[in-house]
Amino acid sequence: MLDPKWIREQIDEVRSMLECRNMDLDLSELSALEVRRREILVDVEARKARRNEGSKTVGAKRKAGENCDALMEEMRCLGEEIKELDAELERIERDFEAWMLKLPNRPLPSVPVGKNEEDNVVVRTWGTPRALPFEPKPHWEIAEALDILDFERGVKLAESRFTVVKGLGAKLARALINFMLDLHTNEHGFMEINPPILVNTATMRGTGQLPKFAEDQYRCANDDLWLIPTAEVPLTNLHAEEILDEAELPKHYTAYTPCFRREAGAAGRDMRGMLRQHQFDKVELVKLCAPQNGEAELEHLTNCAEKVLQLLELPYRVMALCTGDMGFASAKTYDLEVWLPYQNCYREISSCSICTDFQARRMNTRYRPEAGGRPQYVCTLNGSGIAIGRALIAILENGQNSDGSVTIPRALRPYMRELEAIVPH
RNA sequence: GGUGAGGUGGCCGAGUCGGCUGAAGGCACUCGCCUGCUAAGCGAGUAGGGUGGCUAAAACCGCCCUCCAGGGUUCGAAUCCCUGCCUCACCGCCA
Repeated sequence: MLDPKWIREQIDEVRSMLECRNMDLDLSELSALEVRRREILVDVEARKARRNEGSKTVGAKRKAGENCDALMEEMRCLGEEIKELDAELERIERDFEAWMLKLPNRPLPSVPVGKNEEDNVVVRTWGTPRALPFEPKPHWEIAEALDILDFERGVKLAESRFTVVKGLGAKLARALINFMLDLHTNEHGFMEINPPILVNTATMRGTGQLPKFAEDQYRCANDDLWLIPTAEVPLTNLHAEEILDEAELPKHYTAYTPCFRREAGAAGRDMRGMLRQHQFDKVELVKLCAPQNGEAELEHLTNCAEKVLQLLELPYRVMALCTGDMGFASAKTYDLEVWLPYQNCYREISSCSICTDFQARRMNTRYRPEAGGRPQYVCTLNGSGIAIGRALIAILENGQNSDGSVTIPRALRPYMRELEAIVPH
């Protein structure tokens, strides 16, 4: 959620912000609501003040044994007026709130301005793709030959975009999870969390999945619960409705969870293989910090995610997303893109974002500054650290050998009984 | 799922037949005093949000709202009524 004061005072800046995000919205209704809201508020509060005063007088007069029927009647009428105005105010505030929840976050000045992914900027590249002396195979062919992914049975059990992972594939996925969690908790100072993966509507609203992106979510209609699309949702919301001490910040959380996405807008995209699934595993990184440290924390968070790819010896590059390509809640995003030999290009494997106070406003997560003064909204950050399924794909494709085997990255071998490669039967 | 009890400030806890209780008392914390140091003692202070005035902005002053949430009764509700949520206990079921 944006600062209502900013909307009130700098509506033109809001307009140009929306424009750089490719959003065309008429904000005149929003401005009108804000003006009307304050008119009614001032009016109704004045009436309430009079009623409070009058009621006090009634109490005093009664105690003194005086008659006060007239005053009571007057207060009763006043009460009815207040009731009507309150109802009007509630309608306006509901509309205003609905508007506010639909507006995206404001990009930081350092974000490149652009229309779509073509305007994203390469920040740095790490590693060199292996020169394969043979035609690289896609991960689905490698995996089926090794009997570690079963696409048909995934569809049988659920529907398309579900996959069964088995044997050494499942063990490799589990190794990836443990390797990443160990790295982030032992080396990067994150606290491991095992959160609910069904959350309520308020929690989904807190991080920005609702109300605008309901179509992308799985929900349990009977229970007002939603399957999380990312552990960002429960982790970031851990401190919803709380006021933290500045000394407690920054908070670093990591979690492994399954994630669920309906992929509503992705019909036909990446249908082969395991790149885009309705259910996938991910290790997530989340930070809450004071706003002045936000951008530095984003660099650190991104580095933590990069470290995973470096230790897995997977070539990647870091992209700064442009204004037109960023997510709804983000003020600045770095995508990590891993090299995929068969596709002969880099594909997204992690997305690291700073959400400034956008989510904190929705969640009402604040901190008490050490210097004193009023509580301030925290700054929230999140990043994949990293997606398990896509890491598995990257390992299969980058580690493939001419004999059909796949070399296991050294960092994972302690988690695989020192197995060096998965070989076909 | 059933029955019973309960949800008050950072924590504990009081709130009488509805009004002077945004909330007694205690603890904790902050500042000051006192003390050779510590402890004790003394004094003062310590919720959040909204909005109006003043202001460059604050500070400051006023008003409104908040005693789990939402509704109701009333001139007036922490206090009465209804609904929901949550917590605890027992029963049922269960990985």
